[in-house]
Amino acid sequence: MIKRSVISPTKILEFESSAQLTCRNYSNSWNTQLRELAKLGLFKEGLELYRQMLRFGDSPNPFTFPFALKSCASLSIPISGSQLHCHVIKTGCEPEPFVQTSLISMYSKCSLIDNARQLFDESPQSRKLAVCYNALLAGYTHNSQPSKAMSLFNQMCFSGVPFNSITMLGLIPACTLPAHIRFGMSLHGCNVKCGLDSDLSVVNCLLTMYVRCGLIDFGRKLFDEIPKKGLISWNAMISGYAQNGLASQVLDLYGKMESSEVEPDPVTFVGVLSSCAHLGAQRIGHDIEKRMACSSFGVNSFLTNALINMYARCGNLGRAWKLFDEMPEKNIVSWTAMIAGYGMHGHGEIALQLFSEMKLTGIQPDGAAFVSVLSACSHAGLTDKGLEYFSEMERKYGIRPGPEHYACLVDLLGRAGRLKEAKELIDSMSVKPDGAVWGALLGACKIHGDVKLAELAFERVIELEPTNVGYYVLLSNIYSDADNMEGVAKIRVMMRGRKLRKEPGCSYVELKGKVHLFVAGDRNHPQTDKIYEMLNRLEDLMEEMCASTKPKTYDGRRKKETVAGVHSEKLAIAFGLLNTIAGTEILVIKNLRVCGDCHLFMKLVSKVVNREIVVRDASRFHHFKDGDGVYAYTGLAFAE
DNA sequence: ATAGGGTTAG
Repeated sequence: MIKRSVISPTKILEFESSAQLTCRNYSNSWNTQLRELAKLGLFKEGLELYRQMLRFGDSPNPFTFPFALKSCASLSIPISGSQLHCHVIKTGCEPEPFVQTSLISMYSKCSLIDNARQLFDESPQSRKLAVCYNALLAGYTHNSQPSKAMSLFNQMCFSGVPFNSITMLGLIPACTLPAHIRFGMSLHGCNVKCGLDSDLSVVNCLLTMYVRCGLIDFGRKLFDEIPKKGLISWNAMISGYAQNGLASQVLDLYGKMESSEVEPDPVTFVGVLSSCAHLGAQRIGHDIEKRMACSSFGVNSFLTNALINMYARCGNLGRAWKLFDEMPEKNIVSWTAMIAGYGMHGHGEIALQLFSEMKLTGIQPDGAAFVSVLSACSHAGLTDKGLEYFSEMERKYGIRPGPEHYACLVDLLGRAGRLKEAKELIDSMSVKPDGAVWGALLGACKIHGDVKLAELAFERVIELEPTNVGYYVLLSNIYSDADNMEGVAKIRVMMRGRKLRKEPGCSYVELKGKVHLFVAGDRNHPQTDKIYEMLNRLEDLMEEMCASTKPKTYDGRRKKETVAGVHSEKLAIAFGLLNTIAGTEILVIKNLRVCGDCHLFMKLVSKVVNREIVVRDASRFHHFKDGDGVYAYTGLAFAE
């Protein structure tokens, strides 16, 4: 032990100042390390380093807190955040404006928005800088309080605090609701006036706002006007198309991106894979998977789930299962993608088995998981099981059923012929039924030939979706099935009056990574002659085969083609048969429902060529193979 | 040295 008396007062002074200096130096090196960790996104490690610093007996200084608080914010740990708030007060760092802002941001990101507001209100007017407003604004936006974000922006303008591009980045996403899009558009105008629209981040943000609101053309216009598009611009546009179901636009844009100098990243691939899933473009999806393997970034759960979803929806359940099985941490999205995949392909029992396994691993099902479970029940004809799950959903998990769940349930009851119950269910709904709900009822009326109920469902559905041509066609076909030609004519007049035209249905087949698209009567494909030749041969074979049956089961080409000519599904199948060898699967996708006549055609083709044929349409997969029974179908094509 | 922000799956 050092005797104090040996050290002179000057020595003590020297010692103390050097100690202080050391302490400050320590603080600096702690801060440097903290900054490095934060930069690398290693927030857990950063927080651990902060604790180590305290154990070491070093005191944090004002420069320490922003990093430590940012770590709490990123990890969303309000307890550590509040502790840090105490340290801020103890060390007297509270008045520092940047510490204040860090605190506001931390509370916002930990969902303690009211604490953030309190801090903001307590700080004097002179210290409420733009950054403070920015942090709180973004907080309101991320805590789903868009109106508060907007009124804070008004307060900011009123107080004369100048806003900047970062204000916009926090505020614009608050306008991503139909109710607020007007405000968003006025912000767009405001940005143009202030010249903030030259900031790429702001434009990306506006672009995202438009596409998320479904104003996809606005978004595309903005995108096209960007002189130097960044990775995020591409991603926002690709994801926007993907979220709006415009899958072929996604592939188109991805192709353009590949020939630009911007390299795609995982976010790009997630959007592209989701579109491959919608298109059934498994080969393109597989190419993306290979392309990802040679990229520098690693796989993440978003990517793996997107791959699982793509393979599952394309019918490659084996590959989907392998990826799923090898996933170290499966989340609810992984499980839901598998459940939906099995459900779509008629393996309802496996889908339900997966659902109970998921619950056993401790994952709580959410609304989307129940949609996949209910639709699996509907596709597999497990009516009562579906009803059980529906009641379990609210009773056991407290999930309020949305219109999407009711639509599944109406479909479930409707397919089973329980139309009266389906109608009663709609009448008892706690939320307003949407087009899909009434549309499901209308579809069920088609299967079971209930004209009266169909008329009611039609009336409701076109109130909600007056321009959805599919519903007009559906009712017209119901009338046609009932030999009510007056009804058919009535619908045609109605459609003409409203200037509605049936979009041509198209079918596509994917071959060697390229999508081949056909519309009815198509003659644009380079192999057109061979395709029609193949169709003729098939029809001859079928006629030969069916000649002996009484009554004749097929009188194909002379009957029931579309106005434009041969059905698109038939062209796609003929193309597929021409270009693939025996044993390979042909998957045809149709953007509308497969028409009834084509069901019979497919079944017979699969018999004469002795191959399984899979057609996916707007509502489900259809597997055609020899020996299958009768199909219940609903056709969307006009019965001519 | 220090604070605020934009793109992703079922």
